[in-house]
Amino acid sequence: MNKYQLLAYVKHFVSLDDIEAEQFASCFEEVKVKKRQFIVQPNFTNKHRSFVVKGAFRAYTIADDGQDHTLQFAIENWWVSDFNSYIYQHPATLFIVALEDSTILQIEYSKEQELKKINHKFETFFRIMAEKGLAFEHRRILFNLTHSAEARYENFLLNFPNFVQRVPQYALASYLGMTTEFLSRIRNKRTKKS
Amino acid sequence: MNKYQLLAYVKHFVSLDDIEAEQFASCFEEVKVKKRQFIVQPNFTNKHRSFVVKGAFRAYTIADDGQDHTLQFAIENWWVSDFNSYIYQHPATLFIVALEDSTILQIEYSKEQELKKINHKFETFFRIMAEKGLAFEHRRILFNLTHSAEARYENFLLNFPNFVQRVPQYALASYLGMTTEFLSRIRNKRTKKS
DNA sequence: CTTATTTCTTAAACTACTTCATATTTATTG
DNA sequence: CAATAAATATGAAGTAGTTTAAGAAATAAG
Repeated sequence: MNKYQLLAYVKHFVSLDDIEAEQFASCFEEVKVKKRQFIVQPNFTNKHRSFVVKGAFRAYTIADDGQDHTLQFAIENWWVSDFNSYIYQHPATLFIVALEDSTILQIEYSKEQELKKINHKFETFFRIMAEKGLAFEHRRILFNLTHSAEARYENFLLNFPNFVQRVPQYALASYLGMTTEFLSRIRNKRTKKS
Repeated sequence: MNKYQLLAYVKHFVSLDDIEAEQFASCFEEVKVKKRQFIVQPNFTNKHRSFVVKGAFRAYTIADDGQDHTLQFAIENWWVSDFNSYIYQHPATLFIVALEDSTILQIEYSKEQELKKINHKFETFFRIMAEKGLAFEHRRILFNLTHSAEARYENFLLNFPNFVQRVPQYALASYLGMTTEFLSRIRNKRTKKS
């Protein structure tokens, strides 16, 4: 199993010696996931945190009116989970589905707890992950509160150009808080302009 | 200075002996803040993380069109900061203002880094804070994506009844992503019903 | 306790975005 | 490579929430 990608990522935030690196990596299992396959489903507890080695995922919920709403996308070097389900180990509310044939590295909840216990550095790593995630979501919430549908799309294009090509339009629309029809119009207007 | 409240809070998440507790608490400074006074302002780096001992705060931004949008409220036993400014130590984009005469305990950025370095438990504590915050914002984003203005207000009433009385309506409206006029209508409709 | 300031209310006109319905294009499968 | 399904596009009608404006109520300040 190739864990260099994960370790390269981790070493960007904490420095690990060879023994620590091996210890960390050995807690992960490689899993191949086919397009349209689910790795998390509502009512089942999300037992793993997943690091995307290759591929793309979408985390979403289905509202009472039947429409879906996307909380998160993940491609190479992103983490994905139903975070509320994972950290509290209670039933998930999200679906997480592969948008492409993918490879992920998964760590089980109890193994992560162990890692964090045995080595301060591992604790630091997961602290940094959570802080970056929280800072990201703060920026997202503020941007959503302060901008129109069109501005939200423009901003996404600017910040995540590589996601745009790999994510279906209806999913992106639901991430940005608009209908797929409205996003279609925004895109159409844009291409006519340029 | 009375730090029992902070320590009681911290001990809810990590167990500290007397020495550790003293070490942790000694990094905080008590600050009194008058109503309408700012503890964070745009363009100045947010140098402290603040624990609310008594009082209430509001973190918000002013959009290009001049309207304000609230990211967060904080009352007793909540933390408040411009989190992006604090963790990356770059200029803030938020205003944080006292909604009442308040008392807070502030820790400076560099002291927090030191605490996290010297004792695994302190690292764990801040990791848990970040994780809880991230899980909270995930729930918020999902709820906002999936519910109408009225449902968002009802949900806030249900989850944070104690905030509602202490927060001006225009601020609550801007937190929930609607105008104060519209929230006024929602409230009026509700009181007529019951 | 009077005046000034801030916050909340109400109503009417407006608009950004949704809904619905159907056509078109792109992707998937036997 | 047909045939079927899934995703996107487009127009017309509808609506949730905004905007503007003006008055009423509450709070703060002299």
